Amino acid sequence: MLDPKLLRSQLDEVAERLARRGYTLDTERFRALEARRKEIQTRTQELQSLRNSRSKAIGKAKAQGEDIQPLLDEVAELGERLKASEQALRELQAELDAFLLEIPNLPDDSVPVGEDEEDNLELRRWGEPPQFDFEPRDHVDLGAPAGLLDFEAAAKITGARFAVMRAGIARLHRALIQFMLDTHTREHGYTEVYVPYLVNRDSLYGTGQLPKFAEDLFHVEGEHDWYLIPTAEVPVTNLARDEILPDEALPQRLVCHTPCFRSEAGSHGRDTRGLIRQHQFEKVELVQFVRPGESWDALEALTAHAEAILQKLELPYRVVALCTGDLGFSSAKTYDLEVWLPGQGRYREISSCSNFLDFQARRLKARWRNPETGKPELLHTLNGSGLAVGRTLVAVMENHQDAEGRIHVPKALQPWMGGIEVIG
RNA sequence: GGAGGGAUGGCUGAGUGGUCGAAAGCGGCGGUCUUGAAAACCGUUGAGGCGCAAGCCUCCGGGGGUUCGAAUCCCUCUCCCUCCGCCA
Repeated sequence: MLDPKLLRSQLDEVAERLARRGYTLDTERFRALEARRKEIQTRTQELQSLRNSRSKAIGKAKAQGEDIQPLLDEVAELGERLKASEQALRELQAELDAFLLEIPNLPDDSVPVGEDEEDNLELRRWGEPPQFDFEPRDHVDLGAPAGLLDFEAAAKITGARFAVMRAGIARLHRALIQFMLDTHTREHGYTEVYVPYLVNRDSLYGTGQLPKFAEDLFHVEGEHDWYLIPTAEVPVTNLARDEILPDEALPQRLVCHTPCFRSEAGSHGRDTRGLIRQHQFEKVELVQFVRPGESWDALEALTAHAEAILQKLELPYRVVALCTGDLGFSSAKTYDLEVWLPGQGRYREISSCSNFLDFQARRLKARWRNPETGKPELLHTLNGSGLAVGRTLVAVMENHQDAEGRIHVPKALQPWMGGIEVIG
């Protein structure tokens, strides 16, 4: 959520910056809501003040044994007016809150202006796409024939967009998770956390999945109002919800492996082949809570931590700055890491690293105590994939294949593979 | 699943329907003392909103109700704890 004070004081500037990301802010509506809010709030508070002072007077008079009936008559219809006014204020505030919750974050000034992913800005490349003296296969052709990847079995058990893995590929998949967790904890200073995979509504509001993106989520039926997590970002970032962290506790670097569940409601017909877009996939997520002054440096560091995984796995990739039109709802700036996939002959997103500034923190009431002022202030949140495991598996298979269709395990990963160097 | 007990400021924990936004302790901050530190002592210290300010308003798990007035009474929901049962 944006700072309501900012909207009140610099509405036109805010509207201009939101327009860059293709969002039209209804400034007239906001002005109208604000004007009414101010009026009703003032009136309500006057009535409350009057009630408070009258009630105190009654208490005092009663204590001194005076006749309180005249005073009671005086406030006779005050209660009704106050109740009506409070009700009106509540309704208007709800309307205003709903309006504010729909507004995306302001793009940082360094974000390239553009409409869609075509306008994203490539910042750098690492590694060379491998040259094969044979026609490289995609991961489905590499895994499916031997049953190492089995989409038919998954379709029978559940449906489309699920996968079954077996033997060496299942092992490789698990090794990637352990490798990522160990690298981030041992080399990048992250603390590993384990969290619930089902979350309540408050958590989804906190990180911004609700109210706007309910259709992307799986909602669990039953007595509890729970949702399957679409990313570890939700439970992990919500660790800071309603907290006031001491200065010493910052910055916090958290790494978490979870499965992720996405309905993919709007993506029928896209990426229907293979592991690229699944309803269930594993991801190792990096989350940071930092002091407000530190978040831009933290974004660069976090992105480098995700890149380190690709480098160790010898996977060619490029770093892209998302343009204003492609930016996620809560993000002020996002770097995507795109890995080279020989099977598709192009770079595909494998990690998305974002600085949310105080946008999530405001919804979450995630704060720290600033030692300079002694007061609680909003902290900054960041996250990034480090990495999406399913897509990393695809990348390893396709980039490290040989003419016989076998997969060569990258050196850095071998300690996690129990001696297996070649799969297939 | 059955029975009971709870939810109060950064933390622990008092609280009779009427100066209670809330005792006390801890912690934090400032000071006295000290070469310095500790101890002791003194002072200070909840969060949020509106307003240029003075100030006003809200908040004692969430929601609703009773009342001139609710942390305190009633209803409801959520969460936590203890015991029993079941269970990976």
